[in-house]
Amino acid sequence: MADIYHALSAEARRLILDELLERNGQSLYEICNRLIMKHGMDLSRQAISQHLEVLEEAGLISTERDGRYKFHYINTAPLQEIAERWPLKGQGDPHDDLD
Amino acid sequence: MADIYHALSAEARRLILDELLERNGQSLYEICNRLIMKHGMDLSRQAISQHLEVLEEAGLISTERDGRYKFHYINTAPLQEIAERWPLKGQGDPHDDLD
DNA sequence: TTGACAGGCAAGTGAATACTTGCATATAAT
DNA sequence: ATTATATGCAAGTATTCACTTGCCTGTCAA
Repeated sequence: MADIYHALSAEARRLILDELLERNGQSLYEICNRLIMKHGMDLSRQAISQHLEVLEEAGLISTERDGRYKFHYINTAPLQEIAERWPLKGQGDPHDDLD
Repeated sequence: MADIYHALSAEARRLILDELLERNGQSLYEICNRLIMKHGMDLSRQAISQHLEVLEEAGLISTERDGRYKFHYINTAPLQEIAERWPLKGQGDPHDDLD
């Protein structure tokens, strides 16, 4: 499983995650249209397809094929690693060590 | 303020954050030594200095000059944006919408 | 004040990667 | 069957970015 940090490093990929959070299970074409319409992204279909590959390798989305469509589902679970690795100090979690 | 996602995209920068979490307020030289000793990183002082710049621009570390030393302090607060932007579903927060 | 130590600046190099272009495959509709 | 739709593959380009090298500035100690 590739690294989630690299996956998050491109704005296009972050916007894709945003879109899937707003409406889960979109196809490649739907995602393309929404990115272009809502954010004025001037990206080819292939570019977005490659971004989806990166996100899938990082475990941040899963896919499901149905005929000629391929649907994409967000999975935020891998992001938990970030919060665990560098915990937010003194912000509500009583288990945190306060300096 | 530059973006935290780019800041996290390099393993060296993530290791620096780990080191500061273990021992806060280190100087550039201390960080260099610990990265080389503990992780076998073969990086020049300048390379690490540039990583520290990126982390500072992202607000993930702050610095304090004292004479010829410059001390580095971790600040995990900006990471909260990640958890808020793509919340973990169905994992303890009762406000989450469950599909 | 001389030398060692801690750090900064800036230009250059090489590798990673985002994006494109062109063609191919598979499914669905007419 | 033919055509349109939805996606996949692969090679090429161009830009970003990590890292190095060489030199410079500032601080402290002898």
